[in-house]
Amino acid sequence: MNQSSEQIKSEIVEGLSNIGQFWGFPRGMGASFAVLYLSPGPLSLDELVARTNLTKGAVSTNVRSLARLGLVHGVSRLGDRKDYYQAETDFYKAIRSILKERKNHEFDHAVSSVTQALSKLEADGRPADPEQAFLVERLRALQSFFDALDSLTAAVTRLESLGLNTVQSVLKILK
Amino acid sequence: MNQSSEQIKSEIVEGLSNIGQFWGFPRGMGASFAVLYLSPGPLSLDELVARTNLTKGAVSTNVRSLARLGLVHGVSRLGDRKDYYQAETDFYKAIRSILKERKNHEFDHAVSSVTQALSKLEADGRPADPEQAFLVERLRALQSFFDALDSLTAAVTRLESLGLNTVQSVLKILK
DNA sequence: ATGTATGTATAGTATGTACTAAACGAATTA
DNA sequence: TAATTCGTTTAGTACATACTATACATACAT
Repeated sequence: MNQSSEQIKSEIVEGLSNIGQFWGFPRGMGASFAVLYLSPGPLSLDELVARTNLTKGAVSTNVRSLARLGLVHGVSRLGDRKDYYQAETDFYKAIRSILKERKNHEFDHAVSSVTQALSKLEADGRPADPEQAFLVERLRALQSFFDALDSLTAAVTRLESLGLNTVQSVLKILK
Repeated sequence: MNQSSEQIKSEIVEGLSNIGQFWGFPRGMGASFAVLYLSPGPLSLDELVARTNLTKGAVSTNVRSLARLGLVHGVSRLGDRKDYYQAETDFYKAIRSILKERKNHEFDHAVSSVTQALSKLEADGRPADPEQAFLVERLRALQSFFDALDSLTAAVTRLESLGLNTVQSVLKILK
C-alpha cells in the first residue's frame, strides 16, 4: 500500500471522526469505525489500537459502543482468542439501528411528560383560564409534532430494506 | 396562572432542554426556546433571564443562536428600546432551517475530501494494486451515501411547505 | 453632559466527558 | 502453578464548553 493511499485513508478517518463528533459521538468512535470501514478484512483490537493511536481501553469501549449501535460486528475466528471486528457497510441499516437505539432516551421521556401534562390539564373539563387554554393548545401542537417524529422513526426502523429505491421514491415526493 | 400550570411548564422546559442537549445544543438554549414557546406573547431579554434563571449574557448568546437557527424571531415594539423574542411555532419550518444551517460544516468538508481522494486515486487509470481497488470501492459507496443524504436534505430545505400532508405521504411509502 | 437602560463582549470558573495509564480478570499455554 | 495473552475496568487527567460575573458600548433621557 503506497504512501498516498495511507494519506487518503487518514484524511477519511479524520473526516468521519469529525462528522461523528458533530452528531454527538466521541471522536475515537468515529475513527475506529472509519478504520474498520476502510479495512478489507476484520481487525483485532490491537490492530485498531495501532491504526487509531488510541489506547486499548479507549478502543475497547468505543468498539463496544459501535457494536451496540450496530455499526460494527464482532467476528470470532476458531482457534484464535482475539476478537475481530468489521464495519457494517450498509449505511441505511446502520442509520436504522442508530435511530432505534437513540429513540428510547430523553425523547420518550419528554413525550410522556407532555402527554401527562395534557391529561392533567384536561382533567378538569374546559379551562376557564385563557392562559391555561393557551398552554393546552401549545402542548397539543408539541404532542402532534412528537407523534409525527415518532411514527416516522418507527416506520424507518420497521423497514427491513431501506435501499436506494425507497430513498429515491421519498425524494420524488419531496419534489 | 395557578401553581400546577407553573409546575407543568417547568417540566416541559426541562424536557425540551434535555432533548436539545441530546442533539448537541446547550441546555440554556433549549430552556430559552421552551420558555418562549410556552409564552403567549413575546418576551424581553430580562423576562427570559427571570424565567430561565440564567444570566443576561448567557440568555443573550443563546437567544441569538436560536435566532440564527430560525427557531426564534426578534420583534421590536415602537417606542420601546427592548428587544422582544418569540418562538417559531412551525416545527417543520424550524427543522428545515436547522438542516440548512448545519449542513455546511463538517459534512461538506468530508464530502469534498472523499471526492478529492477518489479523483486522485482514479487519476492513474486502473489500479493494479488490489487493496487500492478495494479502497476505491469503499470510497465510492461512501460518496453515493453522502450524495443521497445531500439530495435528501436539499429536497427538504427546498420545500416551502413541509406540513402534515407531506409527512404523511412519506409515511405511506415507508409502509 | 450626565445618568440610565439595554444588549454585547470578555475573563474566569465549573462541569461533563473522552481519553491515558495502569491494575485487574479470565482464559490459554508451559 | 506460573507465565502469557487478551479484553475490561477504574482512577486520574486533559480538554472542551457553557455558564457566571463583570466590564464595556450604545442609545435614549433628563
